Amino acid sequence: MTGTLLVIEDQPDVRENIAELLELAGHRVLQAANGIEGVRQAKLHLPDLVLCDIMMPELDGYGVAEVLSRQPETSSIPFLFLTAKAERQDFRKGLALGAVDYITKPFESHELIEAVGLRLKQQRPSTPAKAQQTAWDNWVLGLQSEHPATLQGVRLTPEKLDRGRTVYSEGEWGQHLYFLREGSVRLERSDSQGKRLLVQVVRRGEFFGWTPDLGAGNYLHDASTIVACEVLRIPLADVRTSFLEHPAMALEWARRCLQEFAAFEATALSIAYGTARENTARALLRFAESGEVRLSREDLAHSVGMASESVIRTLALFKAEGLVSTAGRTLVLRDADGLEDELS
Amino acid sequence: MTGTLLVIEDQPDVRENIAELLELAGHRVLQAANGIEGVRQAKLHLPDLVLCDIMMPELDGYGVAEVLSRQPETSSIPFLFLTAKAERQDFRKGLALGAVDYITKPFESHELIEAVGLRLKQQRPSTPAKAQQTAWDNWVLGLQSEHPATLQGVRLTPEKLDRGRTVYSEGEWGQHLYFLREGSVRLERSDSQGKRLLVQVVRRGEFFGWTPDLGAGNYLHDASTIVACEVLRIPLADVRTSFLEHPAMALEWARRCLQEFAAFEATALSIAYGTARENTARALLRFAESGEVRLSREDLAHSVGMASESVIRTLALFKAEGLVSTAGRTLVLRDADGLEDELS
DNA sequence: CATTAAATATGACTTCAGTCACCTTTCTGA
DNA sequence: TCAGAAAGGTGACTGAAGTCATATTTAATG
Repeated sequence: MTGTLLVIEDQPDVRENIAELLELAGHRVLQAANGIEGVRQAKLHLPDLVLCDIMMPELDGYGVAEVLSRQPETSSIPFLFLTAKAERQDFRKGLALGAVDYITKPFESHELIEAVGLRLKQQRPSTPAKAQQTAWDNWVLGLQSEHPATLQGVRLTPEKLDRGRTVYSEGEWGQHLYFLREGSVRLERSDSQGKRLLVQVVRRGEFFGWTPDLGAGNYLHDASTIVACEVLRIPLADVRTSFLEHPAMALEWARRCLQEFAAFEATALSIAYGTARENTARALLRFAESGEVRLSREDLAHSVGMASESVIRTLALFKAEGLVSTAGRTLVLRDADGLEDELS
Repeated sequence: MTGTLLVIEDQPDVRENIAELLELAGHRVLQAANGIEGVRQAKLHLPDLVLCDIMMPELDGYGVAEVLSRQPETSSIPFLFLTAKAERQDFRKGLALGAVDYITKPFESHELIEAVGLRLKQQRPSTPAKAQQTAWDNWVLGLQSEHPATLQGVRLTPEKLDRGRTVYSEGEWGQHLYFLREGSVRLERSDSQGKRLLVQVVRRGEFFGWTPDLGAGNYLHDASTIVACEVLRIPLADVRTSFLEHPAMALEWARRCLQEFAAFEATALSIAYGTARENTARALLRFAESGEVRLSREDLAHSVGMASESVIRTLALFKAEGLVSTAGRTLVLRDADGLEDELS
């Protein structure tokens, strides 16, 4: 399958090279030497696919994608970014812009041709498995509502828990899946010295207490309430039955767990190599809700594997620099962009 | 539902207390004051459930479980360990012994009664979803065999990759799921400074290249070959079709991903708080194959977030202490138990 | 509202592991 | 088989973050 392609790349030799390759593969190729020219050409010719370098003077690749995605006629054109490995760090920036893929330089010619062919042939699935999500959302809405729906004929009664209560402990045999109607819950792992790593903060409307076996199994974390909570305890047997009857729900569930974990890997990376400033900034951004962080310094420290004194010290610096301020024990983010910069 | 229970606990007052509670709940309760007495009683009366303290002089809880699990007539009796939070660190030791659960001291009386009732009523599912696993194993066997089966009518041809090749990069749009027929592949994340965290080493017979969406999505890792490899590139469209036709396979797949992640969380915990000795020992044990580790010092370092010099220094200590030795660049574990002790 | 416990904050000291520089061994492939 | 590259190894130095002690602030409780 062939189509019209637009190559935006500031280095003439690279651009020519790519264009030649793709013409050989039977595509019609337009060229642009910079971002602004690229936007103009894209609007004029409405190509089937845009190949675009990221690092360009004036308007960079992300800029081009942003401009084009804002205009209805060009917003559905898929993007393929050409990027060196070192620039890939902020690829999430690109993903947020929509129909965007990456190909990493240096690439083999056949890789490029394959990637382009594939992108032309297979329109990127807009939202994977929308039906799954809808069924899921309906379930959550039901559980969150004033009179929660029954599951498998069993009526679920909300349960109130004080602040600081242990809901379950690592290694216990899981008997329930929990749905958090109100409050927040920390999920932690602890090692033999009693050091703790806060893996996740569960918010209202989310589930916790899952195990790898999609239901039954030994809990992986210690779960304890951060504030007073209201939870539903859903017998795992019922959950399993429900998942077997509605496999799409099970898949959606798995998807959510995996996404949670993927985010955790990023945290682990920063724990491994990050400085106190970086880690503290990351923790603040991660747990901020409308500009405020209500976790204790200790919880913050546990989320990035630091000593609470070190977090407090770093917070003192941030305060002095005007990045955050305190209102009682609550932390208020004064300059979220400044904190983002700390992550560099 | 009531039954015959055996309570093994060395502290008389605690034991009496538990026994009284459970008798009130209608169970028949046997008591034993130590591990050896407990084993004797268990063999004699074949209780429906054993409640057992872990920390006991002479024969501890794990010892009791091990002894009983070795004898056919007692091997199917479920265990419920009574354990203080601090002792829970090595709960995996217990899980390996089979039908074992935990209840954490201090516990409320109703928790104990509930847990016992539940254990009696609901025999622990022996192996969850055996059918899933079988289907999965058959698939893997097919892919591993000399002439790999077709998937969705498409014939998959094995592909050879040199050592050190990048298979895909973080952020790229996933077009294939990979099956590793031969060799090993590292999955890494890297941050903006180029620091890398080795998340997983893929071995022969395993898949890599998955994304949270059970198929399509942007790759989460950099994948590169550690040695020369042979892989199958399976188009994701076909995988998705296959999973939709056989949901059990999809669930098994999710289960494996989640288990992988759960293990990674434990690593993250040690990265956060572990010393160089601990982390190095952990990396060695994690990547040993029949007593040998063939990863580069740099890969080892990246797996625990250390500088390679630090790993090398620690290895020098381990060598001096007779814990490991080198054969060329290969590390040989001389004293695996000694290394285990480092994790304490 | 007073009392007390818990959380937050700061100071002083210490240590472990990272960095950089340089050397040695092991592999690889011409 | 030998040269050169890549990986492994060691030394000296440094600094960031942990620990412990203690003071101060905040919030919970009767």
